[in-house]
Amino acid sequence: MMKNEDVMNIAKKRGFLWSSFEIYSGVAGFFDYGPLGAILKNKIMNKWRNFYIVGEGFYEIESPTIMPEEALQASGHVDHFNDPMTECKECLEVFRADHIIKETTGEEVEGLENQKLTEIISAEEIRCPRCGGHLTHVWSYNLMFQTLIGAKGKKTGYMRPETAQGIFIPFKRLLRFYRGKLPFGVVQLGKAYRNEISPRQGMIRLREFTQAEAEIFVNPADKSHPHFQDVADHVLTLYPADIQEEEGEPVKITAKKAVQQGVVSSEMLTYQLCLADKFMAELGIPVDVIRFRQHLKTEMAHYAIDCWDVEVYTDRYGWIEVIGIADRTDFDLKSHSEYSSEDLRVFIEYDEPRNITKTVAKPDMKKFGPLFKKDAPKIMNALKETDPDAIKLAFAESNVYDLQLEGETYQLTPDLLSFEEVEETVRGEKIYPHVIEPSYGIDRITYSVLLHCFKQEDDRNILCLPADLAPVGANVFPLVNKDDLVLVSTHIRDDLRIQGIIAELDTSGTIGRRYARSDEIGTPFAVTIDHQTLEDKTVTIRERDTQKQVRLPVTKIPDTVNELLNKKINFSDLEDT
RNA sequence: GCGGCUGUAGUCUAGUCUGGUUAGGACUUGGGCCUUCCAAGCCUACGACCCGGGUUCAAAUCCCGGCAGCCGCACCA
Repeated sequence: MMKNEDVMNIAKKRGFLWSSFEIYSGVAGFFDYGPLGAILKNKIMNKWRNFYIVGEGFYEIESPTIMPEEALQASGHVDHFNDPMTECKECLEVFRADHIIKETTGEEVEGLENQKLTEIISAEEIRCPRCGGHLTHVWSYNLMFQTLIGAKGKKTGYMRPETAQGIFIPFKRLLRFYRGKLPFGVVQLGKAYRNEISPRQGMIRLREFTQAEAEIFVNPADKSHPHFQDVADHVLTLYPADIQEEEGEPVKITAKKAVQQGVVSSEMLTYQLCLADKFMAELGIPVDVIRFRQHLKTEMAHYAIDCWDVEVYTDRYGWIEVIGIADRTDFDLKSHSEYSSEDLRVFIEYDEPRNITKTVAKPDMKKFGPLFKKDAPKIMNALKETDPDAIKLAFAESNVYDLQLEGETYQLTPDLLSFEEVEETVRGEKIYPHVIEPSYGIDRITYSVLLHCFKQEDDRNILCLPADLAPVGANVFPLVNKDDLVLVSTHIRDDLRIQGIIAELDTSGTIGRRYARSDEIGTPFAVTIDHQTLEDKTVTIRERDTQKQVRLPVTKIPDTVNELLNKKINFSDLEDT
């Protein structure tokens, strides 16, 4: 029995996860988080916020999940987030049209239009590779869910395929919020949608999933990190592209060396790898099932210059990507800039202003004005944009420079212009920031946490969740179901809730059964009320992982449990006192 | 999207081939008894034939279609 099966069975049984729309047979690629699953997922997301918003000083925004077509045209998703498909009329097999052409003709046809691909298929008489049947015309299978915006349904919209775009689009506002200075980071947590053809990998390939993404905008000339020293000695398990090609093993290396040896392309990117590593560790996922795999050149998206996937090992699916950390360069901002005609650049001030001397062509207005009359102002404007050296060169060759402007040609002659050397002070320049993007798949991470926190000892199922992630903080049990013990238990349960702890009372079955249920949902602590409680007002508190028990006064229970859950104290500290 | 296999309570399963009593059992769960620390025992209750059509006097059972799951193929910016 695979661990995957045990975990998924328990997740279903105990209300963590189940497939959606079950009473209508379900739909592949959709999952519900049940009562405990929803808390777990939220706790993971809040820990993530704690890392990136509190720890790194990034702020969170929330943008719509439905996006207009233009925005996704700019991002490249309308044109490139789809696959050209063709179907065999005989055996009904479906193929990637570009792949099938490449196989038979050897020609690279990626990016060609469907019409063109259809023509190639008929011109080259390409047939179904399986049965030799005729192929249909090529259509695009776009992985985005399409919808219509508004009652008249004139405007095409799509469910967003990633949360990142929602950060790039209001970039000007965000830059203003951060008062114009790089670097800064913005995060977004939310749903994203991809209409996968045939998802069959449970929680691993979902059609609707939750991302937590940070977009960190940096000066391309400075990809250092101010706190890199804090992570310099952090050891990462890296699996660089060249070692993958040689079919070698991942290497353990400090962050500092990874940067020095150029294994990872920048300090900023390396810092992000370390941050992700620390995050995964706090989720209770052991180091030996985590590795950082660099994208091969062939699999890297066209806009990225370096990309590392954080992978977690699973018995069912092998190594799965749970986080992608990429240097997206200036691709997105540049593209949105072009499509929207908004200037999405950032002004970078030089350390010291630079004095530049340059030649300018200065018109002699006494002759210039009368000659060109009302056209004179716009010609002067055009002159400022023209390279003076080009004019000089034209004068040297033919004594005339033809200035093309709005379809007209204006002849400039040497007597109209004089050339002057001008000193100018330049204080900085406008650049497109580069984007470093850690992108977390929260559902896959939640799955990984359940998978790797699950343990079986003898006949015990234990979900060894870190105390601060456990959905239920503490369970309260009367040792036996006597009215007076149950009454005290109820009060203790209520006192825990007043402390803000999710606490449950369980009076069903025997004490052993209650502990077993408690362990299976990962509740870290259980408080048991027995006969001695009635005599001296003490109760026992039991730790899930060790099954050890310590006796404490009832009055200390809420504070103690709180400190245990927040990891301010360890259970062993209680044993010593 | 294609092919093969599969679909009975929350879970595991008997029954399906060969149509015919009230669809049987175990575990789980709820209630009760008992019980003073890790799924004990006893009593009791709840709970299922994936959906739709067809054949038939009669369908969990046979036939067709759909949906879902598993395996293989394909797909995965």
